[in-house]
Amino acid sequence: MGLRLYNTLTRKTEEFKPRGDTVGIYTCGLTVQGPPHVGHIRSAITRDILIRWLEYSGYTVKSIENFTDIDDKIIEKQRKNKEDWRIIAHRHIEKYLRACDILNIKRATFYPWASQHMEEIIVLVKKLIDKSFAYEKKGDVYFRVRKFPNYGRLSKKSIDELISGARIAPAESKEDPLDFALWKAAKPDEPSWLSPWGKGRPGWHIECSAMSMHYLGESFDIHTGGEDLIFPHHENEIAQSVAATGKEYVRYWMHNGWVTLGGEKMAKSTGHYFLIEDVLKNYSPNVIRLYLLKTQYRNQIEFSKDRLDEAKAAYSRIKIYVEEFKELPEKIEPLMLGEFTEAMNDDLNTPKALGKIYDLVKKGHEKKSVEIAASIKHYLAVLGFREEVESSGELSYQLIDIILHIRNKLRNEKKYDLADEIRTDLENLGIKLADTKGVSLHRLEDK
RNA sequence: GGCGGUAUAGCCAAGUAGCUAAGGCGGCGGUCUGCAAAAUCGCUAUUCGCCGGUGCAAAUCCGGCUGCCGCCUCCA
Repeated sequence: MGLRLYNTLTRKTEEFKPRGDTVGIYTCGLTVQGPPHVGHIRSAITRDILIRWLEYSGYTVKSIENFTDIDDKIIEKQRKNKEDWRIIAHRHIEKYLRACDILNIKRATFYPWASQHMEEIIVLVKKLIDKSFAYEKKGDVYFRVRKFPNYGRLSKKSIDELISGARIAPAESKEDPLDFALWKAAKPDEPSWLSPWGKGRPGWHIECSAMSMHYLGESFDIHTGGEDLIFPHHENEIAQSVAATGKEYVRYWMHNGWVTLGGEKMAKSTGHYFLIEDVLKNYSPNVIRLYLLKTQYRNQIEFSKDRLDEAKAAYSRIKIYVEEFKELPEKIEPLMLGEFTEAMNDDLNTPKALGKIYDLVKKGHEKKSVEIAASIKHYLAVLGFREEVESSGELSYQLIDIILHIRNKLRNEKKYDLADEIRTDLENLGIKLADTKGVSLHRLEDK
């Protein structure tokens, strides 16, 4: 049997059948008003494992992960910090991508930003108005939830429940309290874009429909994200998209569980979280990966030092065994392939797959075998573990930080000769820089 | 209140009807070692939140109860 995935839409594990030759995957990435925490990384690792497994299984994948760089929260932050929203967004995107690189999380095919897709967003809103799924009031545009027949299908909510549960005072200009904003008129001093409804900016949700359809087409295969996005974000995304196109939007919806702290969900809105950059100071990328993969992606994971330490001990047992072998053949027929594959095909059951690796470690101790060691190494690579440079993750993170900091000072002082020299030197090491005002994005190239 | 998820050893975590309930961490004992550490070998759940039911057979299905978590508001 091939890959089976749990689909939130049907609440069942279903056989995966792609629409075409290329599997299209869209991941709801960050709203970048804050730095990435461990919960964000869990989502990223889930996406990473999905893509790695699809590619290992022979599929071609096109993956999109968005950044929502304009929303209420980031505007609030701009006001509070007196810092341009673009700089805030840039900084957090850079931190996120840097952490992903260090953690060996595969890059998506594209990382679109909401602010750079205003045209697509406006066209989509216009289309919804034309089809009378949306209406304009005083520069705001709202989606008519009641007009969309299957509203609530993903989150298993009925419209009546939503009304009784509604806790916020509805905006006065809405026809119905359930309607949600597609476009918001700009208040004074807010970032805004010109639209047929005056100056304004997109509401949350619409950017994902616009960008996913722009890059992947009106219908695509898999949409991933954290469980907390099921409602309202993904519910609204479906409503907008299907209303606009009349077609099926996404076939498989995958949602990962929380990372918890003291049993409660880690979330940036409550200040209840650990930043990934801080975790990387104490634990290597491989240990963090093992910690996350020890639990199946749909279950919640408690974040604690004990759990990380446990993962560290568990990881070193595998590592120590494989390191006994100096030279291992790259091309092999891995042992226990059937069992490993079956575990992964079962909705990416990484805990079970890891169990198979430990079975191999044990067998390897009974009988020293190049085949066994090479098989273990093979599976580690499939699961995205970095080929050592172990424990240097934290150090290189900090070193790059220092180098970029100094280099940006040089750039500010217009000492471009030296800054360029550093850029060339870093590039030779496989670290590519992309300079923008105030910050430098960088990425690690595979060596 | 409505909806959804979850409950397996000291801790973490697979297993959704049928061989002895994976695997990891920890603990205990042995091997190795000048000692220690590391490594390694062995042991570590007659039992799967509670109560009842259906099966020849249930952790796995059905009904009820309880605990925990989440969503219904921004959230990965």
